[in-house]
Amino acid sequence: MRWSKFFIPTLREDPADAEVISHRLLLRAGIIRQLSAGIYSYLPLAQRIALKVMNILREEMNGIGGQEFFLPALHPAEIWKESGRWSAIDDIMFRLKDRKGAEMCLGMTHEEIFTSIARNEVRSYKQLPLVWYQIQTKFRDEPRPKSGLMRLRTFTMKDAYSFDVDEAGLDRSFEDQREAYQRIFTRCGIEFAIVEASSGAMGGTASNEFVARTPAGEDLIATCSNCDYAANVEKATSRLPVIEDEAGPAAPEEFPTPGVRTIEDLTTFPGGAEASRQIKSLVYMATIEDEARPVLALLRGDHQLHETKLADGLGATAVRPAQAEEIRELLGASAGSLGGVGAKERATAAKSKLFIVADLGLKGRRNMTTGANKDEHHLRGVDIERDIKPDRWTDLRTVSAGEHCPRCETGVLDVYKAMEIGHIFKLGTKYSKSMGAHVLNQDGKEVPIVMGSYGIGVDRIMTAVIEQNHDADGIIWPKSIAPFDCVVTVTNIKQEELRAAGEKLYEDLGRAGLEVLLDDRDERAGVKFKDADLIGIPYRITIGKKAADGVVELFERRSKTSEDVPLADIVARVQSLALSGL
RNA sequence: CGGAGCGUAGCGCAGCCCGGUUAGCGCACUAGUCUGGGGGACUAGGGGUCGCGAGUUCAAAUCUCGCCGCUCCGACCA
Repeated sequence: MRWSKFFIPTLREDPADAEVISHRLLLRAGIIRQLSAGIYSYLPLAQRIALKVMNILREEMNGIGGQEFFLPALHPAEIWKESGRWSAIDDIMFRLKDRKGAEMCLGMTHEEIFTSIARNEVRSYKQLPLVWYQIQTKFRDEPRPKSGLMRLRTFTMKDAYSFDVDEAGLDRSFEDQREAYQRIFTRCGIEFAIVEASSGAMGGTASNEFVARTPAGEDLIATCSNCDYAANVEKATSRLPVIEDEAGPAAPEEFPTPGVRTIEDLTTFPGGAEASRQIKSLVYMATIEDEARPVLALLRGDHQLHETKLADGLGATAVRPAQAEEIRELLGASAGSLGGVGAKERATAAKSKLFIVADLGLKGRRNMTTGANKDEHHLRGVDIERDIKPDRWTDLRTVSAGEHCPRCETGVLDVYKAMEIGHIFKLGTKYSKSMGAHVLNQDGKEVPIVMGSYGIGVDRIMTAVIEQNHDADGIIWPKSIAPFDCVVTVTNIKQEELRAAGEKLYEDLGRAGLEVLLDDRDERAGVKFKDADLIGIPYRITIGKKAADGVVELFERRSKTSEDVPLADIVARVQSLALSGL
């Protein structure tokens, strides 16, 4: 490819709207352009990179027996109603109507479509296991698209689905995918971690999230300094020092606390209690099976609730903090004076049914202080199991850096930012049951197909690679997904002998099977060097002053080192380099 | 959805408060001359519905109202 004819609109200055590094470099290097919030056009460089990524995805999916499909992006509502997700998913789905008024949507994922194919065509366990996948555009009406290709409204995803006759089969399929994912991210030059994560509204029994560490990431990951424990904070736990409370009174004692609104207030109030001896009481409205239910969540005073944990712990599709009026109606007090003692009875009196869920960190605690459900009054001497009797104990707390690892003896947790690049789920029979996808097993019995679902964002791979592979001068593409293997830079295109040498080398490299960009623009050498660094081609071969002596310069983008190489050797040299390492 | 900011040439910005010639600067672009190894110099040019719509005014990029779009923080994020 000749640079003079290839569309690479590089930018000298940083675009004002781009904050994160990958976004800035994608724009400056002429790789993408924005069409609308969360919607980007792929320019020729982007397309070359994306195709390389997709090739790796295909090789690894095919390598574990995957078969590539291409499914519609436009779906009828019916199929989403069958799985129950038409109503379970809210505004994030793009919905539309056709000319007849029939409801449709743009696919945000394809469980339903693949399941319906399996349901119609697969009859016997003998046809299983199956691994079906596709690389497709997905649509999600994100409430807040951001950071270039990191959070998009239309994006490209490789989504794979496994179909097995039983759980053991699913375990094998899941492990195959897990290993394939590790190979994929390694080949793409991404430093990643596999973490435990919430399955969210996806449903299912287990999931692993693949994340790439970057300050621009939106997820928080907790890892152990000692063992291999790693989890998204929406799932992470830690080991707390055991607290032995001294015995309290036989029953809670109410006391007035004028002016006390917060946990903090009560720590300094005379007769109050330190935060770790208080019970934090939060009222939430949870959507459980399409029904809004009030929930009282209890945590230790110095602990932070994690809303995803609350939703997961309740089996809710959504949770939101209750509003002040809702709280008063339910418990007869304002948020600063709430507590679990007698809360259910009060709610019942208000013709409502309150569910109480308590964080495991409160288990066995007694002689605690909490609100009295009476403005500016609190209770001391509360024994949680005796006086509150929560409906459920579960993990609700957000872990913090420095806490002890839940898995090993000596480890301490570190918390860092990362972006999600892939997610694999054991779906089980959620979709096969709701949509009636069954096979006959070996005993001639009809059983629901056991499914898994496995996604990788192509755009996010590009983003993560740039986040992790760049310097002050631009992108440093790993060889595996670089848009070109090398660039031949002719320092002065007006010097006929240099131009001729460049043309010849360009052809020789191409014949050797390399993807070459020939910088034949009538620009000064400095401009060409800056552009080559910016777009991040792994190798640059400069044809300049020494060409008359049969010598060219070989520059490696990643190390920024260069060496003189005889023109006669350069093709073989670049060929061997391009095939080795990252 | 809550909060903040921005919208003037392809990109980055000034002008707006305090309304008043022909709306300016840098980069990029076109032509020419010189130059030619880390974003070169000079000369001459082209390019603008000042986001859109109403209003106030003799007069609006500038003031007022409404709308739209984009960015950031938070909520949210199959």
